[in-house]
Order: sequence, then C-alpha cells, then structure tokens
Amino acid sequence: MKKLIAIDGNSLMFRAFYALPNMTNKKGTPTGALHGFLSMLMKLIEMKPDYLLAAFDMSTPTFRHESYAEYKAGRRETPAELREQFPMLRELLHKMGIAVVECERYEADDILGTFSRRAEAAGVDALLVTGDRDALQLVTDSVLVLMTKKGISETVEYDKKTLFDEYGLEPARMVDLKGLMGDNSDNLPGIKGVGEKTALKLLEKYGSLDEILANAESEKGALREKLLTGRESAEMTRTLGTIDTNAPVEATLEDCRFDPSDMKNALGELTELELRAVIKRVRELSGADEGDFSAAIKTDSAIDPAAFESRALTNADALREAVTAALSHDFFAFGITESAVCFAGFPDFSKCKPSAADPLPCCRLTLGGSLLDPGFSPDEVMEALRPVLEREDIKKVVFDAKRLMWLADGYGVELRGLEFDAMIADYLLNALHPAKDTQTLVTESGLAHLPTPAALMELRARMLKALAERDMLSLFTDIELPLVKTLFDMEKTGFSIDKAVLTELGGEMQRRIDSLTGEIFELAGESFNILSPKQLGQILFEKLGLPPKKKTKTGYSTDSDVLESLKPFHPIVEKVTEYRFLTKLKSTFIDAMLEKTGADGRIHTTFNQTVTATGRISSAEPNLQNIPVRTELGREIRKAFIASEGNLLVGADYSQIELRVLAHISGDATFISAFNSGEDIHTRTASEIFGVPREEVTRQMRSSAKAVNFGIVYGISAFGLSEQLGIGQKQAASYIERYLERCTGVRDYMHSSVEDGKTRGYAVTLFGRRRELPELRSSNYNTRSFGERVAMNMPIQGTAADIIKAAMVRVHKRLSDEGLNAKLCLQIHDELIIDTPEGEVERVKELLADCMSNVIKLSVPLRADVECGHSWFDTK
DNA sequence: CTATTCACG
DNA sequence: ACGTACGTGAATAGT
Repeated sequence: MKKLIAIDGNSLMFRAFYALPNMTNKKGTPTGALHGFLSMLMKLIEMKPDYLLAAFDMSTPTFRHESYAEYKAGRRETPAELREQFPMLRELLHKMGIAVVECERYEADDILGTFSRRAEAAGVDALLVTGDRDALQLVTDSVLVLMTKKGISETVEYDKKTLFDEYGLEPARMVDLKGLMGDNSDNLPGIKGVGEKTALKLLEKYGSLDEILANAESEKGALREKLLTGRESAEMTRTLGTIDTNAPVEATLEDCRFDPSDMKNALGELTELELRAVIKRVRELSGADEGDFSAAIKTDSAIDPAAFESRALTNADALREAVTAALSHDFFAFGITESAVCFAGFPDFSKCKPSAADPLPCCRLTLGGSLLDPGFSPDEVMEALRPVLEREDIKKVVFDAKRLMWLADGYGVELRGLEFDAMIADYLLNALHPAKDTQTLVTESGLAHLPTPAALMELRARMLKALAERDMLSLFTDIELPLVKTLFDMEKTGFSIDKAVLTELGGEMQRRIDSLTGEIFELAGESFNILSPKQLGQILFEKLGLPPKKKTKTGYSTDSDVLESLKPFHPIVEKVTEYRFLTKLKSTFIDAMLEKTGADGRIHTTFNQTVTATGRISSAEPNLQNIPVRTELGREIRKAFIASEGNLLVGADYSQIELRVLAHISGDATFISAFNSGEDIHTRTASEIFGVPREEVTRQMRSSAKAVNFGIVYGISAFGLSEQLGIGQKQAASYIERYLERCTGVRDYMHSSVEDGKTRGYAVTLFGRRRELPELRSSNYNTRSFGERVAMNMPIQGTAADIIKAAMVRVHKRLSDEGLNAKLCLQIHDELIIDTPEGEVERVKELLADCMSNVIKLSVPLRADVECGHSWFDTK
C-alpha cells in the first residue's frame, strides 16, 4: 500500500516556534521553528512515504471570511521572528523536492482534507500531521491523523478506534462537537455556555448536532435556553469548522511524489542556516552518505509498464513458442518466485531499453496454477527452459544467480552463461546496504514498480555504467561474477563429515559438562543456570562477593576477561570458564554439525557474497569459517572434517596476507625489506619497537610486537593495544610511537587513508572495491574514530579478500580446464581447502600454491603454505 | 527481537 | 573527558 503524508505547515511551524522561541544561528537568524519543523519532517520521512506534501495557509482572506467576517478575528499577530522563517522553509522544502501546496481562499486544513480524499480514491493510505484537532474529522479507515502534543515533542496517532476511545465519537461528529463548543482561536462562537463536557454528553445522548437541536425542547432549564438561542450560531460554527475536502487545489497527488535522495540538494542551505542536527538526518535519509550510487542508477522516467506487460503463458504451445523465441536472442533475463517464473529474451543490449516494439515481451508462467490459469508444474517449466538456461552463449541477467543455480540444480538443470547478477553489482556499488531482492532494487531506484525482466535489463545497463564510472568493471566481471559459480560449486561439493568422531567427542564433553555442573552448584551452594549471565552474575558478585570488573548495559559483565581476572578469588571461576568453553563447543560445533550433516554425509554451507562491508565472504548455516583451532580440545573437532572416500584434503593458507598487503599499499621500506628477505615479521617488528637486534628479541617481545601488528591492521589505538596486552595505555602508546617512528611508510599510510577517506567519502582496495565512510563526517568523537579505523583497515582486509577471491576463481577454472576431479570445498578468509583424489594430490598442491601466490604481483611476495591430510585436523 | 558471549580470520 | 581495536555467525537467555 502506498502512503501519503500531508503536513499542516502552519500548524507545525507555530507549535515548533513556541517550543523553541529564542533559537537563532550565529548570524542571529531565528531558526527555532525551522529546526522543530524539520526534525518532525525527518521523523515522518523515516516512515518512507511515497507521497509527501506540506500545506500552507495563504495570507489572503478565505471563503470562511467571506461568509463570516469575524472568522479568526482578534488573533495575535504572528511574531516577526516566526514570520521570517516561512520563506526560508519554503525554499528548503523546494530544494528537498517536497511539495509545497497552497490554495487561494482555502486553508491548509482544506488542502489536507482534499488530498486525503484524493489519496483514498487512488487507493493510497494517508497520514495527516497537524496540531489542530479539527483534522480529526478527516479520519477514515485509510486516513490517520498524527496529532502533535506538548508543542511538538510528542505525537499521538489517531485512527477511528483511538478517536472513538477518546471522544466516543465517529470522525464525522467531530464538527458537531466544535459546533457546540465553538473555537476560541478561530473566533467561532458555538453555543455560549456549552463546553466539551456538556457537548460530549449531548452528543452521546442524541448522536448528532442536528438531533440535539431538534430535541432542544426536551432538555430543561438553562441548557434548553442555551440550545434554543445558540442554534444558528452552532450551525454556522459547524459549517465553518467543516473542512472542505474538495478544494480546487491545482497540485495533484502525483506532483507530491517524494524521493528522499532529492533532499541532498538542500544540504547547502541547511549548512548556511547552521541546522546541524537536521543536516545529519538529511544525510542519512537521503542516502547522501552512501555515495551517488542511487543517483547514478536513478531514472527520470519510470519504465512504462504497458510496454512490458507480461504475457501469461497458459498452454504448452505458447511456452514452447516463447522458449523458441528466447533461443534466438542474446540475452535472457529472468526471475523465479514461489508462484511464478518471469522471463524475457532481448535481441541485444542496445535494444534492451523498454520499447513497445520489443519482439519478445515478458512472459509469465504460473506455478501451481489457479482456476483461471491451469499453470505449469515446476518440472515442466524447468524442462522447457532447459535449452535456454544451459546455453552458454545466451547471456543470463538475474538477481542472486547462486540461488537460481541451486533452484535449477534441483531439477537437474545447470545455469550457464551468467552475464549479470544485480545482487552482486548492487553489493559492489553499495556494500553497506545490500539489497535483499530485485523488488527492493527496482523500486528504490525508481525504475519500475515491479521487478520485471525488462526492469532487470534496465538495471543492468545502469549498474554497469555506474561500475564503469567507478573503475569497478574488472572487479565485477573478472572476480565477483565468476566467483558466484565457484561458490555454488563449493556449496554443492560440501565437506565430508565423520559423524562418529563428533558423536564420540560430544559424549566425552557431555560427561565432563555434567560433572562440572555438579561441582559448580556445590561451590555456589545452589543450582542455577550457569549460562545465564544474569544468574551467574548474581552468584559471583552478590552471593560470593567477588569484585565486579566491568558492567554491561544490563548488569555485571561475566565475559572471559572478567572471569580470568576473578580466577584467584574463588575456585568456582575456573569451573565456570571450563563449563562455558565445553558447552560452547558442544552446542555450537558438535551438535550443530551433526544436525547439519546431510544424508550424503556432508555439510553444505551457504557462502554469502554480499554481506560483509569489506568484501570478505561469509559462511552460514552452518558457519564453517569459525570451526575451533586455537585450543587443543576445540581443534579435535576438525578431525571430523574429512576428505571424500579415496581423497585427501589439500589446504593452503596465505602467510601474513594482511601485513603483506599493508607493506604493498603503504610502500613501507621496513616491511617490504622484511618480507622480501623472508624474515619473521613479528620478530622484525619487535626489534624495531624495542630497539634490539633481531637475535635478541625474546618470546615476550615478539608476542607484544605481534599484537602491535594486529593493532596496525585494525587501525591502531593505545587503548585497544593496552587492553589486548594487559599493559598500561602509556606503555601501549609508546610501543605505537616507536613503531611509527621506525615504519614511516605505515605512519604515512595511516594518515593518508583517513585523509583520502574524508575527501573521497569512501575507502578503496587495490582492486577498486569501495566502502562508504559516513562515520568520518559524524560529530560524535567515537563514531568518527571508528570511521578512521575503518578507513585504515578496510583497504587492507578488503584487498586481502580481493586477492583470495581472485585466486579462488583461478583455482576453480584450472581444476576444470585441466580435467581434474579435485573440488574446492572451503574458504576461510586466507585459507582454501580442496577435496582431492589421491592421484591428483601432487598436481593440486602445486596448482593451489601457484594460483594463490601468483594471482597478483605485489611489491612483496605472497606466500601460501600447502599441507595435506585425511582430515582438516591434519592439514596444519 | 536484543543483549551477551564466544568461535574464527 | 570521552570510550574504542577490524570483519563475521551462532547459541542462549530474557525481554
């Protein structure tokens, strides 16, 4: 359902002004009303209206003045400080692309009324925003009123029910109430001596003003007299209080269509007026912080739906015909939903623009069928489309190709010839806010209302252009797009699991967990849920009186750092730590993996290609990228991840890839020489920090240096490093200082990555991948500092992600080109695992190391360490 | 649905 | 004076 928000501009400005009467900017210009109005406006825009308008009164007399000269007489004059804010508001609204609506002889109320009726007629929901109770008469099932209270600090939303709950009246009777009570601010008399209480009582008794007046005689005493003498005055008040829902407003609903990204155009004016809080909100809501991507693919003219109305294919002949036609085209754009398959062929790219003359209109196949349309079974559809889907030379244009590959795979059909995946392109253009489906993408770019294949083709054209403008075409075409198929094959291959190993390990753990449970309850003197931080906190800090270290939002922190520091105080702490550790391993890894192992004895994870802000891949359901390795017991779990029958696992991981990337990007002489001469990088760093020869670096020094190197990659801070190392902040700061003194290339990189981030608005990897950095413009110190660390970290983590992705595509291609049966099955950020027939092991080891280390030439060598074994435990 | 905790790179 | 290391996903508790 589309939504209209209509604001009574005068009402809101008055209330905002009286809430902030003295606010001015540095130049002394009053801005309180503007500030209040715009803050409210931002809240309204968060509701994502499709249409938005601000209605204003005109200064000239209205039709109400014409019939009643005293209308609104005796009002205090508008203060000059408020009056001068109106033209500024108009200007701002104009720039923001928000319709300003006025109508000679009518008031803002009437405009709201008129638009609410127009919206109703167009099937659009309306929300009327005002502080004026008169608007409540306009409430219907699809028209709500958002009433401001206490100035503008609070709002109450009225629908028919809440209105009835409060007044006991239908919306249409609200004017009767006003007719009886009158309205001082409008100088409408109503009936003298009748206030809200009496009015409501009478309305409840008689139902309407007309009935009350007709039955005036049956009332007694003073009230009877009042009703009889006030009759005409009440009727006039009601007439004048009735909002005209048919005012001759020129602007149409369509004129009020709203696009948040247009608001960017007002940023200049807002800055001039020093409306800082508003600027921030405008930035966020208009997507100004997300670069100009939406503008780049945004269209002035939406696709004419008539030109691409999809033709329903209702019989086998029509389907065959459509498929035959598609086979003679270069492009095939399609989408599959639960109930339908939509597709269209296109002769070539230049003609993919919508035109009524398109030789192959979109076709729609109903799955399952209905009374009017028998529909096709999914099997029939896939079988019919097979020749098109499997033809490599027919270019497929889709959203989320990997999902479609799985879908086709379910029917034994292979999707070949992937040419464009809008989900991937969108991710490259806007990694922070990836679109969930075609629908969102198509509608948010203003292209069309429906995700038709035609709209998809148009999207393709715009996105390719946007990618080209950003120098991201190669990243898209050579890495991300082919990676889709690589990841699909990896998911399909899966990882073979030895369930017996897991079951055995799980049993051992459970026995230990059970005995720990008893010991903990014994030590605590009661039983409780050890996994509940709340209950555990009570036991540790209240019952046993241990000293709390940190607090969380909700209470005591009981994380592993805290428990570590509490170890000396009470024997229960160590037990709890072990209990936590074991239950974590058991439930997250043992139990979950057993659950996720399929009938084929394998786990098929899902690789997400569009979730991380840096370009990394993520793994889910289950996550195979966080299988334990750091502890001895945890690592045991890897014994259950085994090679297929007759195969071995060949695994390789990049050695220090992020520091090597840092060395390359920063051009730092110390790092480059260290890597080129094959030194241990942490030892080298230690020798720089502590100013001792490399031979004299102790284990302790090396370990500190390692933490510093990590810190550098994350965007160093003295606090973070001190936390990590358990040393003072001063000491940590001095490590960093000495480090940056010695590694000036790194120091300059840290500085310039932040500067570049500020000027460009985004961070970028060696391969051209971008991440927007809205945080750098924040007025909040913490947010801004975070932005700075991200600016330093993203190019490093992101480039490393680019590199392994490129390597994966290469490995995948070579395995297939060279006719090997080895299959990539897992990627863990800097590590690749290949399930390899024993006879291919040597070739695959070589191939893997070669692809990984030679995928790109940096100023330092990329080293990949290769291992092999029967289980993942052994490939280390 | 959010907060906390903890597994990985 | 402030309050932070970067990037993920999953289990659990508790609202």
